[in-house]
Amino acid sequence: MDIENLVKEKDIKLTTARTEILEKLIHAKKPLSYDDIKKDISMDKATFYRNITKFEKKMIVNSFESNDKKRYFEIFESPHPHFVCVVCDSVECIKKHLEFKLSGYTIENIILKGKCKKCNQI
Amino acid sequence: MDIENLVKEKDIKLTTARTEILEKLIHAKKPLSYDDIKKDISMDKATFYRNITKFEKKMIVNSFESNDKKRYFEIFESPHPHFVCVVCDSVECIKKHLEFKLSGYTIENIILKGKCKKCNQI
DNA sequence: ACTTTAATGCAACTTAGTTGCACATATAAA
DNA sequence: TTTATATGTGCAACTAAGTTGCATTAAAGT
Ligand SMILES: [Mn+2]
Ligand SMILES: [Mn+2]
Ligand SMILES: [Zn+2]
Ligand SMILES: [Zn+2]
Repeated sequence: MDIENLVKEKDIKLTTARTEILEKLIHAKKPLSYDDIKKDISMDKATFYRNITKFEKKMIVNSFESNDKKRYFEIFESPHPHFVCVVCDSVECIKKHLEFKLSGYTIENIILKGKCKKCNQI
Repeated sequence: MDIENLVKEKDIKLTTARTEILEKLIHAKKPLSYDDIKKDISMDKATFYRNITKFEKKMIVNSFESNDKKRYFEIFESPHPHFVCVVCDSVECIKKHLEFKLSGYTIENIILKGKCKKCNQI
């Protein structure tokens, strides 16, 4: 997965700031918050948030709200659930498919909260 | 369900402020945020949050973070999922049981985000 | 080069929730 | 009934994630 491909046909200018954000997210193993990312990028936080908002509109990035009042971002892939640990606040993608139906509702996002593997062993 | 019963054996003093909060939550049909509740209670918000934190520790109340950066509170019952509408920001309890297993993880809370029945009809 | 449009940095702002502190209330001991 | 100790409350100041207004800069299109 490369950046050129991500923004192709999305009608978006590839500035230095945007490249920095996408570069970081592409290589991340987990969804990241602005706080996780800020040390590695050079732009102002206003620029970060304005760009990430644009990425979300263009379906390049998606995000969800965690337990710790922070928003977590990842490169948009096929929708999958996320796990948030209430002990250590870590966030993980759950690749296992979870089937879920609720008639009348459209489910776009599933967030599971609880204790992660690591915190369960303690 | 009455308040006496809720706080029984929980080692908690039943002050006016606390009664007001529990009274409101007991009669609510959905989880409520501080914002939802504040017009009906007379205490300062510091008191509200300090008490609700105590209720959570004593397992009288539980809460979850919604989409709109607000925390939603309800009287603690047997754990069940919640649905948050990304369009109208409404919050609902899902009484239907959803079976879910992830080995190694303890799932304490499930939050589904998407479009509610009402917003799907529009 | 000139015009138009979008992107950026900075500072000020917003808002849910938290904290320090003085005062009030309750319970327990003397 | 007084005194001590602990707990609860209101108020104001604070925190922290995210947003917004505005002046400046960098792109693109002509
Ligand atoms: Mn993910
Ligand atoms: Mn519920
Ligand atoms: Zn954990
Ligand atoms: Zn809705």
